Amino acid sequence: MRVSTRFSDSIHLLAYIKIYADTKLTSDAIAQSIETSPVVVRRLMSKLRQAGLITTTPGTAQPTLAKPLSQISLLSVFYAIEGDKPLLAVDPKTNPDCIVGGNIQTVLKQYYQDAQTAAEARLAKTSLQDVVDNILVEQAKKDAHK
Amino acid sequence: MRVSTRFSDSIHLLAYIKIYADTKLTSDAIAQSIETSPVVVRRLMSKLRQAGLITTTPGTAQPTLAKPLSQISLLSVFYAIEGDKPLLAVDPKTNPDCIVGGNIQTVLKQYYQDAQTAAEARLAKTSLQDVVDNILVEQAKKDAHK
DNA sequence: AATTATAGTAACCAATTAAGTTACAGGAAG
DNA sequence: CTTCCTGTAACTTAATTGGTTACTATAATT
Repeated sequence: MRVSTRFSDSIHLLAYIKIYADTKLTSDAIAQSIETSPVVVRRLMSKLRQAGLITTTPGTAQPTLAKPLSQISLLSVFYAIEGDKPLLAVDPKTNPDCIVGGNIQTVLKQYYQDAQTAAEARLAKTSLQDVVDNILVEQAKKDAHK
Repeated sequence: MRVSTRFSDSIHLLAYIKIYADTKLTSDAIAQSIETSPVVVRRLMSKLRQAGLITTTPGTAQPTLAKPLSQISLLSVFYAIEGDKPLLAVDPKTNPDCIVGGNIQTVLKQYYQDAQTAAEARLAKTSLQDVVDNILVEQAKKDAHK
């Protein structure tokens, strides 16, 4: 499967809004940073708006963050973009007349959920503020080497 | 993305080999339990063989488990089938001349890896023996209700 | 030895999805 | 009232998954 970069791009987008807050934040400008099209950016922003993470006004640029960055976790971004899409999927269609096929979903569902919960717990620990801080640190390293 | 069921089907396959060890284990029989085609089953078995989890002989049925089930974790099955494919992907192509675009990969890679490691640790805790035990428990529940 | 059953694998096909593109209606601001 | 922009729908393209067909080779059976 082609792995989605929407989650990654959404974090990018939110960090961009913060770091470049004093520039003209059009979907076109953001798209140039992500190297995608403005429509893709607006699609992502639509999801983020619906999840209450940003506020935008139709017709005019300059989306703003609806909460302090420190109160937006990577997990809340993930939910905003991917909903409750599982990272691992159980095959839903197996032979119910077989001992394995008839019970595998019930059993695996639990283990998969445990794994996903572990990953989500980790995503919940990191805020967008952490991401922005790290981006600025990385940039400072680059600047120091110049 | 369309989520792959190969991991799920591989666990199914291995459990089937154990539980139905005293039947004729052709790829066709296994395929009927998974409700897929024999070729798909043989493809999965090819990966599992390469990873040293089962042994097979060309031309004849009856694949056998290469290790005790209790020594095969869900994680080792995952690696056998998916390799080191990440659960979450960082967008690899962003504008390097932007503070965000130029540093987002470095930063996110770390957080994504942490989340994946947390999920993998959970998968490592569960063995196929646990899965088989649970399948048999679920089946016993069903039988009791009849 | 010939036949039959089966594994292994390549090549192809169909369905799904992601992301890019085009197009356009409508809001905001000069 | 013109210009810039958002929001969204519709379409396109490319990638991936799982299913299918077809073939070779191996093992067991007769």
